[in-house]
Amino acid sequence: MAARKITAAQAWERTLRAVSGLLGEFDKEMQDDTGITVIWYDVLLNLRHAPDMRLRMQSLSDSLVLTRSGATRLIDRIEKAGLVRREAAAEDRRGYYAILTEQGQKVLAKTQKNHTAGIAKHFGKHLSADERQTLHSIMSKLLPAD
Amino acid sequence: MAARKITAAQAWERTLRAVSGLLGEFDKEMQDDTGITVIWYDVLLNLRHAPDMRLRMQSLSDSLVLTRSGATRLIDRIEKAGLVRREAAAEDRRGYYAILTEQGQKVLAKTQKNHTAGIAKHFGKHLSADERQTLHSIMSKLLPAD
DNA sequence: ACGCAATATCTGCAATGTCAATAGTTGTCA
DNA sequence: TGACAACTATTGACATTGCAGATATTGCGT
Repeated sequence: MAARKITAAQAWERTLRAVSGLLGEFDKEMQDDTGITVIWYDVLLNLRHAPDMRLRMQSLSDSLVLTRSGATRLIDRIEKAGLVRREAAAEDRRGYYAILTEQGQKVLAKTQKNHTAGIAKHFGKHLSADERQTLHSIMSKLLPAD
Repeated sequence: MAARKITAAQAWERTLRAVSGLLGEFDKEMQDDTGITVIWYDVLLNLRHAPDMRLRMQSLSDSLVLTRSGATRLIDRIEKAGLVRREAAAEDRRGYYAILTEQGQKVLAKTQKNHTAGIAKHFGKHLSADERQTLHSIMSKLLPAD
């Protein structure tokens, strides 16, 4: 371990390349497996963890790092595929909920299983338990708003 | 530091969110500062480091982090902005070089200065020298092809 | 030299995302 | 109450990216 001094810019660049590469890998595998993208997966997962498996468009777009209009169109497509459905908010008639459907839950379950295996293979496998821990801790510090 | 057991999936998810958030932040700042995106910056930086500040379209699109294809049109736009120019390859008439222009060098220099400061502020500042080192080492292991 | 597969780049089309403007709803404050 | 600002979600116009196919060039094998 030579460990020459690494600048912040170097560490960031390497991080960006590695994450970008992995993400592309995961996205490809997921599309081959179940036909959905990582973004769809993220939507379904967010809904799965929400109370009643439903979220306002607003919160959804926030947690997805998408603009509101982007979220509208994304949900349009996922709805057309039958994995979520919309429902008007009873307490605020301006708003809508996106709700995970039965089929969405099924697709999510299968995808999640495959994806977890993919993460183990391309990511977890290369790290010791200690490194995994450290990485999680570092990234927690870097989260924009927490 | 409670340090409960962290699964690979949890570490990956947190990494993805942190990196995605930071990238968005950097992109926004860069556009406000000098009007170019992180992708353009990546192009200019790659050219800057190449011999004679020129690269074949092929190698350029390979080394880009974010988009592997669409290089043709990306270079179209950057060329229109005057930051690079194309030149037919003398030794292989199928090919073209993208070459960094004077103006491109100027824009890059200014952007790089700002961006390095941004990295220090949003990224480096939150990490100890040790953590920076560790992160670099971890990410090196995760690079797809090295 | 000739034929043909491989290579380098570009273009058409569809998919996806952003920004600005729109429509409908809510809440506040005089 | 009634006017108006603020908020939620969608839509239209436009930019960017990916994939498949087109075009031009190279070079290998015979």
